Amino acid sequence: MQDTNPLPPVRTAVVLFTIQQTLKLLLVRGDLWHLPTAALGENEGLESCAKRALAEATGVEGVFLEQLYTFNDPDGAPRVIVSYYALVPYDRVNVRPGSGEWIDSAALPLVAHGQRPIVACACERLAAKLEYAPIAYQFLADQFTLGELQSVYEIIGRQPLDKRNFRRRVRASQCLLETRDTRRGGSHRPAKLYRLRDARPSI
Amino acid sequence: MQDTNPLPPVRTAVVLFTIQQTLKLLLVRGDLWHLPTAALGENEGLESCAKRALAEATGVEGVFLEQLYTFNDPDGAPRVIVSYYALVPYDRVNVRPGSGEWIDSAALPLVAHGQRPIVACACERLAAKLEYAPIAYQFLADQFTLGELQSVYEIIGRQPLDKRNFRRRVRASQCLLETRDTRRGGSHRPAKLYRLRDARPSI
DNA sequence: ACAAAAGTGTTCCTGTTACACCCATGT
DNA sequence: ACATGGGTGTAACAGGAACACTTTTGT
Repeated sequence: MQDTNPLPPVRTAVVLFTIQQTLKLLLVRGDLWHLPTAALGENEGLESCAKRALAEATGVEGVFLEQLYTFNDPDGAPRVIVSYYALVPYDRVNVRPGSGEWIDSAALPLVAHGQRPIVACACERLAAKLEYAPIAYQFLADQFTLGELQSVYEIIGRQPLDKRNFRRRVRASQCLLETRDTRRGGSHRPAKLYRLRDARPSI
Repeated sequence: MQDTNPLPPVRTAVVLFTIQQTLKLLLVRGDLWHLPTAALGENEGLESCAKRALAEATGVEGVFLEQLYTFNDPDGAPRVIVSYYALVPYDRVNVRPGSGEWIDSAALPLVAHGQRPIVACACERLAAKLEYAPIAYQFLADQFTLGELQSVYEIIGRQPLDKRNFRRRVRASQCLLETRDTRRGGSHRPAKLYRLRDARPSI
């Protein structure tokens, strides 16, 4: 019975970003590639719905989601897609091979009808927000080096940054706590590890 | 027949701002005060729906709307309210006495269930966006004086600004064209009138 | 010894702030 | 004549950009 179970009028879609050499986002393979989505259920808020979409597609939980924009569903029906985006460290997600894959944001495949603008909107917002909000940390593990942090900015901003100016700026922001630990990662001096001062916005 | 016409799952709400001594927004008197809303119809985009909400409540047309945020409907049902905001010059709107009224944003009455956060969100966004986007002009007529423009900033930012610095900043932004006209408005020197360089974003 | 990333200060320049007086008009 | 808002420049300051070398490790 199509009539009693029509396409649901409100769905959420999630653009999940990570950084692994480059900025990547998670797409699910179907007829075409598409974003994880879910239909808004009874007694469910939009944000939980988006979290569910993400969990069902990837198993990722405890991520900080931010609402992006609400789009018309591409056909004329009175339906909408409420989009969210989220940032995760690469190694925090176990992508189940059948379900989702990390795709380089600079080389996107053909994506389901109407979802291209969602992805574009998410990329723009991410780059814009990085400039004024401390969100880069969400790409990193609990402890991280300043070099790692700097590459996040360089990858998303698509330009190299001056190391000394970058470090000064970060120090001035007072977001970071220096830990006692260091990380040795190759044939060079070990790097101090830092963590975010106030508990991370994730979870 | 309630069942064939249940509460629609997607509605839009519009927060219409103006400036008249203070920052005001348009509310409609019902059981409680509420924002203009409309249900998303067949073959109708979200933005047209919001424009319709506004037109039905106030007769205002040709306004530039920007999407704000999408809220859960306050009961548990899978419905959402997609909110928009817009800015208009005070004298451009003829509020029909029965339908809507301009309410000082600093002294809001009790507002319909679930709409308080929408209004709060709109006020925040307006103040934030004023800092980095040329939207103050939307409160003003086609031609305006620098004094008028400055009061818009002062009213929304809630602090007085230095006249010379303000004018320098505006000049540097190159958004304005000086006209030949002046406006004489009281017992003082007449003010030069300016207009926005590129056609205003409204309409 | 060498390669590779970590770490560290100073100078210059640009943009922002603070500030006081004359001008044109209406009453 | 006086009250009112319109109009103008300069000096101090702060924040951002450019820039090179030493340190510690692995091989």
